[in-house]
Amino acid sequence: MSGDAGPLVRKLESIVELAPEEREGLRTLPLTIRDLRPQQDIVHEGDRPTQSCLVLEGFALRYKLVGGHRRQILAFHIPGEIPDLQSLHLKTMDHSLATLTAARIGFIQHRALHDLMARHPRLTGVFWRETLIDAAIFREWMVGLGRRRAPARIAHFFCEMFVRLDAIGLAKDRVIRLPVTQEELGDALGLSAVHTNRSLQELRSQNLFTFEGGRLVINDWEGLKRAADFDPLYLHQGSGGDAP
Amino acid sequence: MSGDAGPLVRKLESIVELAPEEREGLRTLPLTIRDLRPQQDIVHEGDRPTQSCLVLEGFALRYKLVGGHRRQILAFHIPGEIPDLQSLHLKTMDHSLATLTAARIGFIQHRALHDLMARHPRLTGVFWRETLIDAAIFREWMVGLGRRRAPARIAHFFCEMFVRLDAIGLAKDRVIRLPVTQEELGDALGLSAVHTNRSLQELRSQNLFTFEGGRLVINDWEGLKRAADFDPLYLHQGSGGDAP
DNA sequence: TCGCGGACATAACATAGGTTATTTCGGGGT
DNA sequence: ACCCCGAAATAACCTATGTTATGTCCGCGA
Repeated sequence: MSGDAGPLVRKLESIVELAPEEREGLRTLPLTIRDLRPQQDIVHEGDRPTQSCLVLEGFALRYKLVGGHRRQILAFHIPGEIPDLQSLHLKTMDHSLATLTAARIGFIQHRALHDLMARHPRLTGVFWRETLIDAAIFREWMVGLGRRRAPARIAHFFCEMFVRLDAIGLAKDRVIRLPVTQEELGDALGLSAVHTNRSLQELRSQNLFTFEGGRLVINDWEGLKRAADFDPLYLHQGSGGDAP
Repeated sequence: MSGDAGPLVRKLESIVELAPEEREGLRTLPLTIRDLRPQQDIVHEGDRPTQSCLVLEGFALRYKLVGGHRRQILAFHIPGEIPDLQSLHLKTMDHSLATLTAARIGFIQHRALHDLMARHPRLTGVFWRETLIDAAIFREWMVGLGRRRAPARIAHFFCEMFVRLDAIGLAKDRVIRLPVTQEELGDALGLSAVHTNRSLQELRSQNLFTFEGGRLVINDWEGLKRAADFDPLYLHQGSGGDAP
């Protein structure tokens, strides 16, 4: 089954301009599409994949297990992103990739990506840059994990997801879909589920946002940014990517 | 002033084989060399550099400040590495780069790197890969910061530095130079200096290593790996990069 | 309609880790 | 030989966060 890489083009164009033939090359990338269920593993630590995954709809996440049961979520991925683009140059997966929600995923053979970049050398830089932004987000998360207290970590995460989803047109007014349980939130932010809940209560009392039923509504963007100590520079979205 | 990029070649060849003309291209990269003192800033968050830095001798580190005084160290860099290679595609620095020790640094214009990669397309993949390994290390640190307790975090850091330095021939028998104060260690691992000291004591009582005067001596590699829950896969050093 | 399970909430308690302060040690300069 | 100063060590105390346990709410399937 083959399909349309539209979300990828939209994502890349949210940062750089593409030439028509580059856009065409991206759109006609040979994709194998699969609809996956929530919480389903896609690639596992230790695998040696020959293809990369493009998120077309829904959310994906990357994680690593430690000591068998403790989980650290490393990243959340939104439509248009290629979570394991790195496997293009790192043969063995050092972490796992899974769906968060039900999701439509497009699989692209590495060969197809290499061919595309050979035909359009400028796209090499564009993809490389995507992996560098990925790394920039890791760095910011490191700062949170190492040096921010729980409430600020949560607030920061909310800011980040809002800006990223807004950039690809998935924020409606001040609302985003953010179907993350408190346990998943804790696994991403290095917190226990209980403490995640506590910190969420604390934040709630400040009326900065509403977070329920997998929806995040921003009530006070400036206040939330302040609580989070959030500066969107690290997302490298040209404009400054601020908004609501 | 111009100089020799030998350490870069050695570093890259610790992972991939290079063709003679690629090696030659790397070695003749136009370098401006400067000798810097310890703890000296090289590039600062917000800068828009037109060059990248190659560590020739000594150690460098990347860090981010939060709330003005709290510091999170993001990475340590050893000879042959290019800590801010990412600035090739991300125009604005989202963190700062500084020396840890006295260091000899080679500055390379982005233009020179782009030219080199245009002449030797395979080198693009090699450099890209370096930035991907960088990101893999960030991920592993995230796991430590989020899910490992202080002693394991320290042990893990020691394992990592040993393996990395060993790969470029800077481990002598079971000894590496690791000129990091306890405060710097804490800033890297998300700990206070006091707790870093406490955890170090705890580890010391297990006789896994000796760490003093900026030297780390491994007494029990298997035991240290166990305490750290260390698996070198994430360093992507082909062989497995294990040793002592 | 009932009953079940997942997500959320809350309470009581345990502990890893942070803070502040003081002391010791050791090397480099005068 | 003496002084200084940065790094390390240690102690007392505080707090953020983890753990275990239990209860509530609500949507969904039988």
